[in-house]
Amino acid sequence: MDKFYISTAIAYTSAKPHIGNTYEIVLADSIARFKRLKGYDVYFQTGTDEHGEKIQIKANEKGCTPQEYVDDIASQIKNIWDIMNTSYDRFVRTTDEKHMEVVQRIFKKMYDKGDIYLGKYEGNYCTPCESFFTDAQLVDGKCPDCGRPVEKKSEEAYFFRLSKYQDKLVEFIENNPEFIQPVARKNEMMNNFIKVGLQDLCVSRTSFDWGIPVDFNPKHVVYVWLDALTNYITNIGYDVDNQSEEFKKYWPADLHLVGKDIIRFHTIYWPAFLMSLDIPLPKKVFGHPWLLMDNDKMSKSKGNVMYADDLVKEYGVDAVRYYVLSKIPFQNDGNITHELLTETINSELANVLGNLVNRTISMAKKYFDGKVTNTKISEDVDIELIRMVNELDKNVTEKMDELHIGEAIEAIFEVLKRSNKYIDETTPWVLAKSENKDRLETVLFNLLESIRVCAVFLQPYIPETSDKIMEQLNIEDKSFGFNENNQYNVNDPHPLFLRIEKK
RNA sequence: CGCGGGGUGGAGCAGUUGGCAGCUCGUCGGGCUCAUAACCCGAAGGUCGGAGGUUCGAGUCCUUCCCCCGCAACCA
Repeated sequence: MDKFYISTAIAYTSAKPHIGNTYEIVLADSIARFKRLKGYDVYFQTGTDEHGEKIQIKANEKGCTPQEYVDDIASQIKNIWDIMNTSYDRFVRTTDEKHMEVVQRIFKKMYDKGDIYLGKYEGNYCTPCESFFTDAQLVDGKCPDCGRPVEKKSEEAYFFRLSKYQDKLVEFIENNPEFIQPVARKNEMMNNFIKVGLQDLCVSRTSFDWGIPVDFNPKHVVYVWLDALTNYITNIGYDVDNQSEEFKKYWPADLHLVGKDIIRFHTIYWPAFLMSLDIPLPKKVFGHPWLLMDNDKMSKSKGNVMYADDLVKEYGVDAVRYYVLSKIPFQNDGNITHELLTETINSELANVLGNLVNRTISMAKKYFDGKVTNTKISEDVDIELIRMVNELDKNVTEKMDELHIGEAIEAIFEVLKRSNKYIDETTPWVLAKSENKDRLETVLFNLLESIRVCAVFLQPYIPETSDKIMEQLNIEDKSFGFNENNQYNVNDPHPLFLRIEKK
């Protein structure tokens, strides 16, 4: 059985995540569930990134310790992941004792190898803000945060020899054109960062202490990205001089799913760290787009933030999952509003899917008391429907392999729409009035079987609904193609999605 | 000239190597009655951001301009 290791980026515990942040775990979940459906041995990891100056500041503002602060946010994040019905195998935290110890040993190993060295960090320092800024960050030569003048200042810091890995990195990315997804992002990384020359990366901080201490020089804490990125290996049993069976089995990761804003960290720093540790690189990094609220970036200051748990309360978990998975494009930012959500739920989930299931099961009940077998009184009109059902596996798999989740869902809905059309073409209510009960039974069988296959393929995206459909169909068969030997004895119909009245 | 993405019927989006401009929603008209006022059929609606060029032929390739949005490495 092939293995498949998929991860999300670990969520930063500075604040409760909004629907845009939550999109990533749902996206990863749909891929993980699909791979499991196809028989892969899936390992799906997510979690939280809990160190850094920003968290220390937030905790101070709130008047609690950083640990108390991150415990609270991490539990909120986990709760939202659970509300979204996501099937992660492990929820990791960078404050886990074990992770912190391994990070210290990784840091030491890189240091001993000469890939990390002690140097001086020089930058523009704003004393009131206690922050360094690059020349490019300055606004009119002044602090971008408070507008006050900055001064050149230097402090002792450890640096990672990123420059040493530049050539190997260029070689790797050019030899693996699919490594960065969407491929268009590859040029962005190459032109903006790699080809202009990688500078060594400052990987320690002394200005705050909420982080993993450098054990051989404890006034330094490890740079959060070195800390955070290594979560992908520390939590499956990597250590500098021995590796667990789990690590040997699952690494390298097959897919790191990250926001487009952190592609750089995952396609430049992370590969360089792994090269330094002599570990194989992940196979693919997908920088997904963002969700915009009414075509505007979500932010608290704009007051246009939508939270996943609120949306689930209002619309239901599968409706929210369906929306983000089917409506957010592969490459460009997607848009979400209450109007768009309502429209999608009504026209696709209630009308196309829900009503199809409801009308079909109602007819099976009404005309055959729920018991429908394949009487094989076929007509030409059946051929196209059955062909589409049998092509679904190939079509959905193809789209999923390209990470085009929305198009995979669309392929399923093509079959559902074709099924609705099939009802009008075959007019079962006319057959019911005639003597042609055998033909009527074949028609209903074809519909039930089409719905069954669609329900099987909907499982990764709307798992609860998929289960409900299977329960109404009252059948166990989870096979991917039209099975002409199934026997149905359906349960009573219950609407899957109720239409939402427009306000 | 810092780098990249985008501009396609009222709304949201597709449009591989250039070959009749498509899909969903909405609107209008019709059909049907199994079903959740649902489902099915048909129609209207676009100078594909502007201008120029290559070509038998350009949404697609080239040049130039306008507008929107990200990123710009020690904040994650």
